[in-house]
This record gives sequence, structure tokens and C-alpha cells, in this order.
Amino acid sequence: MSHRGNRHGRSEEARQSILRAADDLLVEKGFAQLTMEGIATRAGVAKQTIYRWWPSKTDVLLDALGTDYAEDLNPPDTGALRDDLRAHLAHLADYLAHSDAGAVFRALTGQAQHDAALAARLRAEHLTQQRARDRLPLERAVERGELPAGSDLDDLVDRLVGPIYYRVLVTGRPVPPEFVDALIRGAVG
Amino acid sequence: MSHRGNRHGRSEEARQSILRAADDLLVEKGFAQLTMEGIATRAGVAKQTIYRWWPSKTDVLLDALGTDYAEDLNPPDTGALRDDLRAHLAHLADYLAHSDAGAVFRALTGQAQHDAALAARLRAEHLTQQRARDRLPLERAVERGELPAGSDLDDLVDRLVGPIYYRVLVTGRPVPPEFVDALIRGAVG
Amino acid sequence: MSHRGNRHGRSEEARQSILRAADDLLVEKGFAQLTMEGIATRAGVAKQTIYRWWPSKTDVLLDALGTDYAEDLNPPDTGALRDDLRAHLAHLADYLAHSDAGAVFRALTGQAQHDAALAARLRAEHLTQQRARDRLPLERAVERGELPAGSDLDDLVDRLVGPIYYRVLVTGRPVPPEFVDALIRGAVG
Amino acid sequence: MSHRGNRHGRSEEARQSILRAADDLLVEKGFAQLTMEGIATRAGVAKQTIYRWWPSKTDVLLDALGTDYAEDLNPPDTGALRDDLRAHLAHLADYLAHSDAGAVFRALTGQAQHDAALAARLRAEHLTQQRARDRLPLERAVERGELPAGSDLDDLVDRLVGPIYYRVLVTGRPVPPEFVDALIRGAVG
DNA sequence: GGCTAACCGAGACGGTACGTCCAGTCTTCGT
DNA sequence: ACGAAGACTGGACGTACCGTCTCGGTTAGCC
Repeated sequence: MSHRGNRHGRSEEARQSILRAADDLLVEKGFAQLTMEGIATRAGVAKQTIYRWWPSKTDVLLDALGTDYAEDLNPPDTGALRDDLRAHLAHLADYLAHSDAGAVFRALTGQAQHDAALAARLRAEHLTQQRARDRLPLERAVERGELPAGSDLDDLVDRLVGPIYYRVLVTGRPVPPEFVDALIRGAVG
Repeated sequence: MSHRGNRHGRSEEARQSILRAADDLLVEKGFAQLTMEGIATRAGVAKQTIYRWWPSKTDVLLDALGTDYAEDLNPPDTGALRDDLRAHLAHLADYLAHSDAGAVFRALTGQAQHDAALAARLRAEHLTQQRARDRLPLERAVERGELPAGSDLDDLVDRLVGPIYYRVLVTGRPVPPEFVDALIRGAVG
Repeated sequence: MSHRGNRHGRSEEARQSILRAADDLLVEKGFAQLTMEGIATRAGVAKQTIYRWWPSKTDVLLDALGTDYAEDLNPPDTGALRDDLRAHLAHLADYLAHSDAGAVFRALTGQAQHDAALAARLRAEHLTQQRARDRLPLERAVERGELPAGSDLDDLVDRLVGPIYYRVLVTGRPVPPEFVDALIRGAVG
Repeated sequence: MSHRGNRHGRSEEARQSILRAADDLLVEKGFAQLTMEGIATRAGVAKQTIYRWWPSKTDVLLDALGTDYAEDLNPPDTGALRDDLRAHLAHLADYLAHSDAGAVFRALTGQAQHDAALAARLRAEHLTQQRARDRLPLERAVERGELPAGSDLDDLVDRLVGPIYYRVLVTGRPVPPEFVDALIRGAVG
């Protein structure tokens, strides 16, 4: 069932190897050394096949970021807000700083500083969903009465994850459990 | 004081027009469209003159970021911690999001996601000083007894400024005074 | 009589529209801008349909040159050698320089300078016949005793038509009747 | 005295190796397989250096044709028209059909069938001079009284060289001395 | 007051990657 | 069985910048 160049439309085989090659090369050589020609060569694909489906290397990366992001970062539901947050934020910090998908995210966020259109797509296609996942423990806590009903959950999310993103993207400092605990105390008491 | 061809060392005139051109072009066309050739043309300078003094365009920007950063972001000393922080954090948010120097900072931070050496220089030459300025109100509060002596001020700084950087660099959401107040309440009670 | 997707052998409709498209495009845009894709699009035909029947664009043109060449350039038989030649050579010159088929011939001859196989086919499939037609008046003159029996007619043909091809292909100068007369005098007295 | 990239202007070294590479590759692989990239690689030169000075590969070839053409084809001056022509036309035929410069000429003439601008340049920069050389023996014969004063020398030149070009460019037949003699007899008695 | 060192502009150079175009092949569906 | 459609690999196109280089011109500061 591998369609290569026919009227069924695009080759899933080529698509996979391109995304894989982009991911690998980003991790190996970094965003600046990531080129369309390099991806094509590594993927064993013609350059035109990449350009046919993606306008630029950032679009390939946006696609490569794809489902990984969505699936990996679902917070647990232990029934206790602080436990949920402790686990989720630690996972988030580790994911952003050390996973391959995290590397792609950092690269795209970096590029988004120079490219407003990319910034918009990154927010629409990934950040929104991620923030929804980040909110889940807080929403459940409101339902359980652990948090007051009128809380501004978006602001709470920012106060919880903002310092983590800051350390990962800006200062490069690690995010130990104690720091996560302090964040939680500051945000939800 | 215009040295064109002399034995007194580099031309201050050329230096200024290069930094100016880099700054302007960054704001006008963005980091990706900022090229050494473009800077040279705009500055009316030979490419070699740029390469003689700066290894890359990020180094020019690091230099252009220069003293502005240092001078502009000194927190006030009102004698009351919360007032100091309110003013300083609001100023910081505005500066990062809307000033020309903020644009340079965002561009460099973006590039630092792909360039570890740049990340290191950016931290050493700018972030460290900025964080020191961010700490000042907290240090004075400790001296005044407003904060307990053993507080981890670095962690407090991260909890105060982290969400601001997060909004500026990642979500693009604005930083209204109410959000700053919530940050302050969460961090220093 | 329109076969589109059938089991009756190739579509004469497609064949005609391809040859027609090739001819038109050659005249409109020139050989260099003539592409297989362009022919396919203009003819409303899939590229593969062209490749199924012709290996290259020059083969399409060889085919397009087709029967036109053969039919159009038969010399008259007035019974007088010089009259036959005068009419035939003037017609030949006009045909080569100004007709659509002449444009195809010039293009193929040009391409044959870079492609020995094409040169061979062009000679075998067109030039040989054309030279046979060019010889006809001479052969009839030998039969009538207007020319001596041992004459090398091939050399005579070259001396008659060579300068015409030279003007058309190389210098671009016109071929007026006086020049044709001079040619005839030089070749057959 | 080899200037590589300085304000003296272009590198003569690069110019020579490009022309040489173009010439060699044309002879080795033919016009169709001659590419700008191939020339650049063979010449050990950047593509941009070729494009800086020549708009297309035909312009490189026009330049490569250069002085060779001019120098090599000067007719002798024996004092006897028929001897001059016999030697010159034999030389011309051999040159066109068998020399490297002849291969370049044939390729350019072929390409000129598809490119009117090239045809114009080829005539202006090479054919005109060559025809002037071809006329020389005739002009000297007029001065000596070997030919009548009113002769149309241009037409005579065409009748002498036309069949030779025709054989070289169109039929591919050889040009033996007997054919040259017949040409001379037909044109100048 | 000419010499000379240091810096300047200009711009050609060898390279790398860009994004586009077309060649020629292949696979499927519909007629 | 054939034609239309169109995705595929491959390779050259012509362009934009990269970072390096060599040169001639200008201007102190020194003999």
C-alpha cells in the first residue's frame, strides 16, 4: 500500500522520511545547518517533493512537531491538584529541555521571533492545545472545589509554566523539583 | 573626528553607522532578511570593515544591543517593594515587547535557540546584568526586613519575570497591570 | 471516431493535436522554449502520451515535419532545365526561409549540430528525399541531352542548393532571383 | 601578475580557465551536455564568476571562438586566384568540419537557428570578418585584372563557400579537392 | 615634507543553498 | 488497451549571500 507518484495523491512513504530526516538533522546539526537540500538528501527524496508540500523548512518542522507534542504532555489525574501539577510541570520542563520534540519546539520558537506568520501558526497549531492540557488540572480542581470558582485559570497557567519556559528558553538554568514546588505554592497556595 | 584612513585605530564613524544600520534593518526587515551585505550597503561601508571588527551579524547585534539595555532598565527605589516591582516589571514588559532594543533582544534570544555560543554570550553579557537589576528591589527589601533573610532571590526573580518573558516570547499575549499585580502577590505575598 | 481511453490502438486525435501543438509552439516561442510539458498542456494531453510514442521533442518535430516537406517541394517539369531550376530553387529558398515547415527544418538542423543521431535521422528521413527531388530536373536534362551523360549530378545539386542553404542557415541574407540565375549559370552553364 | 579578486577587475586566470573548460567540454560531450555548472566545476571556478561576465553558455562559446577563428583562416597570396582559392577553401572545409574551433562554430550556428540574437552576434562578431577574409583572394584578383572589375564579389563568395558550409552543416558529406576545383570552375571560370 | 603604517572603500573570488523548471518514469483510474 | 492525471527522482538553472582576498586611496605621525 505504498503509493509512489500516482493519482492517489502524495506518497506517505516520502512524507514520513522527510519528517524523520528533518527531525534527525535538526537534533544532529541544529537549525542553522538544517537545509532543504540536506533534508532531501537524507530522506532520499527530490527537493521538489519537499517544496510541493511544504513552503519552507519551518513548515516541515511544524509538521514534524506534529502529534508527538499532543500525546506526550497529558497531565495525570490523581485527584489532588498539587500532585497533578508537580508531575505535569516536571514532565513539561524535561520535555522542553531534553526531548527531540523539545528541540524542535525551541527551534521553532526561536525562529518565530523573526517570523510573525510562523509565530501565529505555532500558537494556533500547538501552543493553544498545549495550554489547554496545562489547564486541565486546574479545571478539575475548580470542579472539585479545590480552587475558587472565579479563578483566572489562564493567568494561573502563565504563572506556573512561564518561569519554566523562561529557564529553558532564556537562562538555560535547570528546573529542579524544589523550584516546581515553589511555583505551585506561589500560584495555588 | 572623522578618521578615514589613518593610523589611529578604527573609525568611530564607521562603527556607529554599522550599528545604526544593523539596528534599523532588523526593525525594518527582520532578522532573516538582515544580511552582512545589507548592513554594509546601508552603512556605506565595505563588507570587510564589518568583518574586521565583528565575526557575524549576531555579534553586530550584540554590540548594538549594547548600553541601551543596561541604562534603560534600572528599577526605581521607592522604599516599598511592591511599588518598586510594579513599576519595574511593567517597564520591563513594555521594553521587551515594544522597544527597538527589545526587538534586538528577541531576535538574539531567538537565534540563541540555534546557537549555543551565542546563548552563552547573551547570558554573560546581558542577561546577568539584567537579572542583577531585577534583583535590586528584592535585595533592598531584604535589607529593610520586608522579606525574610533566607529567601532564594534568584528563584523569586524567575517567578516574577518568567511569566513576562513567556508572554513576550511565546504566547504574544499582553502584560496588563493586573497580571503584574498577580505575579507580585504570588511571589512576595 | 474519437478514441479516448479505449482498446482500439492509439488515438489519432491525440496524435494530431500533439503534432499541431508542437508545430505551433515552435513557431510561436522557438525551439528553446519548446518543452514536452508545454506541448502536452497545449495539446490537452498527458505527458506520458507523448513519451509513449515519441522519445523526445525532436522526434515529435521530425514527425511534424512529416509529409509537408515531401509534397511541397516537387520541381516543375517545363522541359527546359534552366526554367525548372529557376522555379524550383526560388521555391526552395522561400520554403526554407519563410514557411512554418522551414522553421521546423531550421530548428532540427540546428539541433542536429549537437546531436549526431538526430543528424542521421534527418538525413535519412528527409534530406535524401529532398535531394532526390532536387536532382529530378538534372536527371531529366541528362535524358533530354541538355546535360552531358557523365555529369556528377550530386555535386551539381550541392553547387545549386548549397549557397541557398548557406544564406538561410548562416548569413541570413535573402535569395533574390538574380542570385538564383547566377547559381544556375555557374553550375550548368 | 595574476589578479584574483581585486579592484584591478576580473581575474584573467579565471577567464582563461573558463574559456578553456567550455571549449574542452563542448568537444568532449557536445553542446546539449554542456552546462554552466559543468564549466564551473571543470574550470575550478564559482558559477557566479561565469555569470558575472557572460549571460549564458552561448556567450562563453562566442568568446571561446574568439581569436582562433580570426587568425587561423587567412587565405594565402600566391598571385594566382585559383591557387589561392584552392588552398583557402580546402583549409576552410577542414577547419569547419574537424577543428575544435569548427565544432564551436557548428554548435553556435546550430543554436543560432533557435536564437535570433545569437545569430546576429555570430554574424557581427565572426562571420563578417570571415567573409572579409574569404573575399581577399577575389579582391586581389580584381586588382590584378584576373577578374572583371564589376564582379559581385559577395555573390561569388557565397557560391564558393556556400556548398562547403552546406556539406558541413547539412549533409555531412566530405569536401574533397575535386569538389573544391569544381566550385572554383563554376564561380570564376 | 616626503615616508610609511593603518584603516578605509570597493569589489572579484570560491563556495553553498536557495527556490524553480523541466526531463523522463511510474502508478492508478476511467473509458 | 489506451489516455488523462499527476506525484515522483534527478539535475541544471540563475540568484543571493557568505566569508576571504587584494588592491588603490586617504590620512596621521615620524624622520
